[in-house]
Amino acid sequence: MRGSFQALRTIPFQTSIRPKSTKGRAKRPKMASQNVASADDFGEHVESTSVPGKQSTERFPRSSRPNAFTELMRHKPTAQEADKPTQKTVFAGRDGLAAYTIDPESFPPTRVVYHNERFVVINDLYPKASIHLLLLPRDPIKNVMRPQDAFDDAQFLEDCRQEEKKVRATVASELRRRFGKHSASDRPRIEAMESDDPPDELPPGRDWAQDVMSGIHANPSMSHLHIHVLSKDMVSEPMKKRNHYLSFTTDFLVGLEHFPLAKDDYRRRYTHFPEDMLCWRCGENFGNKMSKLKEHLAMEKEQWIRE
Amino acid sequence: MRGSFQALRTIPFQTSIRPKSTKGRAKRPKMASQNVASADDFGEHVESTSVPGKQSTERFPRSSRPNAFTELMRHKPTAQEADKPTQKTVFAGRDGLAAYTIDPESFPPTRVVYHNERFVVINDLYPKASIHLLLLPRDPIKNVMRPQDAFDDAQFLEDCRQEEKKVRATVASELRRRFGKHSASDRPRIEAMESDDPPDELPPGRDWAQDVMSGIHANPSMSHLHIHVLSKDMVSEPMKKRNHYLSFTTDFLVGLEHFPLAKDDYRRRYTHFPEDMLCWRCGENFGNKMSKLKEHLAMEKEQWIRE
DNA sequence: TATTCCGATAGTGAC
DNA sequence: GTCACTATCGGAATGAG
Repeated sequence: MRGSFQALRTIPFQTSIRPKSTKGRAKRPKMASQNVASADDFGEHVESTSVPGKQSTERFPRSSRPNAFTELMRHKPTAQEADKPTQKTVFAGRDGLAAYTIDPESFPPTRVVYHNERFVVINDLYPKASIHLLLLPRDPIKNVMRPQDAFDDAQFLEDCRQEEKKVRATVASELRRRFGKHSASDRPRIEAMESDDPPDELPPGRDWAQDVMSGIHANPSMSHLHIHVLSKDMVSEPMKKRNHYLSFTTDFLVGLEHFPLAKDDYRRRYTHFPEDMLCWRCGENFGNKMSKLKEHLAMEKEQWIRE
Repeated sequence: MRGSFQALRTIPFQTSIRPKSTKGRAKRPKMASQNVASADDFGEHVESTSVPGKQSTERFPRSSRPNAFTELMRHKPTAQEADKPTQKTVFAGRDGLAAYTIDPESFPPTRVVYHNERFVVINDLYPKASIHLLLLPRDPIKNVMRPQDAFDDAQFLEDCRQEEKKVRATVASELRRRFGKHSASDRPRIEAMESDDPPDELPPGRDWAQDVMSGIHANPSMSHLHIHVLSKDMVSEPMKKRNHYLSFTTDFLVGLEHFPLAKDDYRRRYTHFPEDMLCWRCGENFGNKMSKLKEHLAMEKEQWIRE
């Protein structure tokens, strides 16, 4: 299982016109940069919001506006490949996560990032950040408990923590893959990797793990237990509503390190969001002005990437 | 002036394929009923919302859905004739009524119903009922006063009352013209008029004057004094918002008989609408459900006409 | 705090 | 309550035989 996970983590950017995988630290062919530029250039806002699965194909969200060149270069997804809501997921309402835990194989690799006996990891159907994965425990008992109750079980909690570590590493790795070449602190590593004579030991580069958040929502709407693992930029097309933003930027998001919660911890019964929306990066108060906040977050994302 | 007004009142249904006017009680030719059926049939929802002016041409609001026959029969308005907002009116904001009082001749006859030295009567640009006229005093001093203050002047008030009587009669006459043939109580009169041997004295028919409302808004938004004169059905496409409805169905609408107001009358400083919306005809409470109310009002209009 | 659809609510800008 | 535009806010349904 760990071997499979490792392989996954190192799967580079994929399109149908690239080999399906390259090995761990292998030097990328220079021509790969063309593909990278066509789809990963955040300046063009065309990066995919999903982490590639084992046989994934690249896709673009509807909000993408590829220019003429990228339009020519990119692989047009077929209806089957398209990573859209399906009858099984969207129309199942609050039980929409059940199908993943029961039959992960029935979903396209763009949706299910990986799965093992105890967990399924998927790309959130409505990502609220550039990268947004869900870690779904498959245990059908724990599955339908409120997370605050399920995590009273020490063993289950520990299992989730272990798996969450892997998912966090996946997100960090994906951040580097997508944005590393725009990051000042990642540049030494990138340049070493792409040099004609790469060193045996790469420079560490940027610690993207610091830009990963995770935890459960104190009052989830979906009935199956899901652990959010996402980048902290909060920029995505489906990020539309006040509660979307606040659910990841307040203590409504409860990290696994807080569990088990005390019996009287208020996060066992969180009710609503009285708070203003504050930019996660600069702290500016946007009150309830979602449109203004979204513009601002897009700007902050660029700055954040360039760090 | 009175002669001109009388002529106006008796101008029958008009299209470009009919003579511009017929005299007072003159017997209508039978073929006129074809025109009446084509444009006045409320069952087809094709009546114009505007009262014809002296040289008016018939028009249809965008919401009209004429059937194939009426489509063939009717005169298609040109862009110039079209009774749409103009730069002069709409873009003048709160002063949009000024232009009518200053230069009524510059407007098409579909807009200005009539004018004399002291008053201009127009079709409301956004009618809130099947028929909705505005009586505009031209006096440039009184003009820009709040109506509650302007009507403290007894002579001005009396002048407005006299003119309002005429406008109310115009609206009543227009109601008969449009809806009389669908009205049970108006039928004896209609049948007498259309008979081969009409009596010298027509039966009185329905008293449409009872279906006319008028008055000023206690807190008008438009800066020029305007007296609303309208049918009580409250059915129109521009009737969209809660305040539209409540402004005509509560004591926010103040009839001229109430003036001059006592110095401390609350209607001198009306603030807001705390009220639910009640159907003017059956009293049903629609709370703040505007869509539901609109559906209901359309049904009530049909019943009301058939009375 | 699943989304989507519809509709009600609120602020602004027009000149 | 001038409208029109944008956006925010608020409830209800969401599947299927």
